[in-house]
Amino acid sequence: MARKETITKEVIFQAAFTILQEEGIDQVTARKLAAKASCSTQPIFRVYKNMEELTEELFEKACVFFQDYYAEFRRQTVTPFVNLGQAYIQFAGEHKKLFEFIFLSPDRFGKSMYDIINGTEGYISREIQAARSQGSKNPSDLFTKMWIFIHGAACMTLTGEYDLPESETMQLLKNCYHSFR
Amino acid sequence: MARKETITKEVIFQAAFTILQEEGIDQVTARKLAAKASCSTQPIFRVYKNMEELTEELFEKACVFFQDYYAEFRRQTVTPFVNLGQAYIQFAGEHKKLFEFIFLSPDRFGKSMYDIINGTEGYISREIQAARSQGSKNPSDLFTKMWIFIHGAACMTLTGEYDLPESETMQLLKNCYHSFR
DNA sequence: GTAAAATCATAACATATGTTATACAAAAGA
DNA sequence: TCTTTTGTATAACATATGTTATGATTTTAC
Repeated sequence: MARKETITKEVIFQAAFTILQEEGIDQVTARKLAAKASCSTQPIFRVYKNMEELTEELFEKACVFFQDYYAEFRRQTVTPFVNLGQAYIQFAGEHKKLFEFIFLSPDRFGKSMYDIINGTEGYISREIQAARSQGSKNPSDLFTKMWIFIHGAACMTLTGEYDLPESETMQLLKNCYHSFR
Repeated sequence: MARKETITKEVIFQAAFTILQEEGIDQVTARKLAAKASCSTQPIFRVYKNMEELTEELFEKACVFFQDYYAEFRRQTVTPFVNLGQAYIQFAGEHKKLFEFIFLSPDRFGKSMYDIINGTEGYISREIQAARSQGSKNPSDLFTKMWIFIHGAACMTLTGEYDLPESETMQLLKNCYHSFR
């Protein structure tokens, strides 16, 4: 009864996500996306109401992408916040455009930074719990301080002002933790 | 022999700087600038070769603007880095678009963050010297740590994730300093 | 095989932007 | 006053972008 769809939503979305990763959200334009997906601009607007809707889906995906990144990230350390911090900093370095999009946009589609990092798995809550079980009196406050530091390192990574090997970052964060507790 | 100039470079530049402050560098466009300066786009290109040249001058001015901001910023504290950090964080909150332009752009026209903050007055060097005279063994390292923290707070200020009154920021930075030393 | 319906490409419309061509306006020397 | 020179406005050109109108293509029910 009708023509078969050849350019699926998945194809379009994947192309968009690739552009997002490589060039940033500003470069996810209808025509560039069409070129990446080897089609015209029409299929985009069949699948998405407008570019804004696509942007929102990209944001959701980027958040999950970060959470998956962290889930895969395992280093040998028992100090709370250190793993999470390392992942965050390394993510900023390896996925600059995603980091910018997720963590430096003024508008995060209503989600706070903490919501994003915490995710469905409660990654932050777990770390705070770990700090508590290690005898921290005020683990939330400790997290706040640690996170300001971690976010600072990540943002400096973006602009190339922070660039240390994993082992040194780990040591730095450990020191930081012990300084703050 | 020739018509008198009515739209001076100063008028154009000032209009551009106002747009930069209020809406960010992306919104400093030829037409918007012309409207702000109440003229056509022609005088802009008489005075500036192109928009890129204007952007570069805006950047230079923004750096000086920050340095002047810090020069004016005096709070009662003897702990090194605390005044500078407070100024930096408060600047991020009060001049978001300038902060973004200066400290979060990937391209800073060749200037490093440290160059900008240090300025002609050596603001960073002074603080490091102060830390040294207060008995710090490794004041450079101390500065690095403090600055990562300060930059983190400033970047979180941008997105509204950090928002403390001056007195609390001061206390936080003091604590931070004593934790790190 | 034809008609209906959905998919897609082409091309257009509308707006935004950097930049430039043209012509008008004004100042000053002749 | 006229001419020259320079500043300015108008309007254009070129490109980029979101979005939509049009029509061609393809699939499937009949």
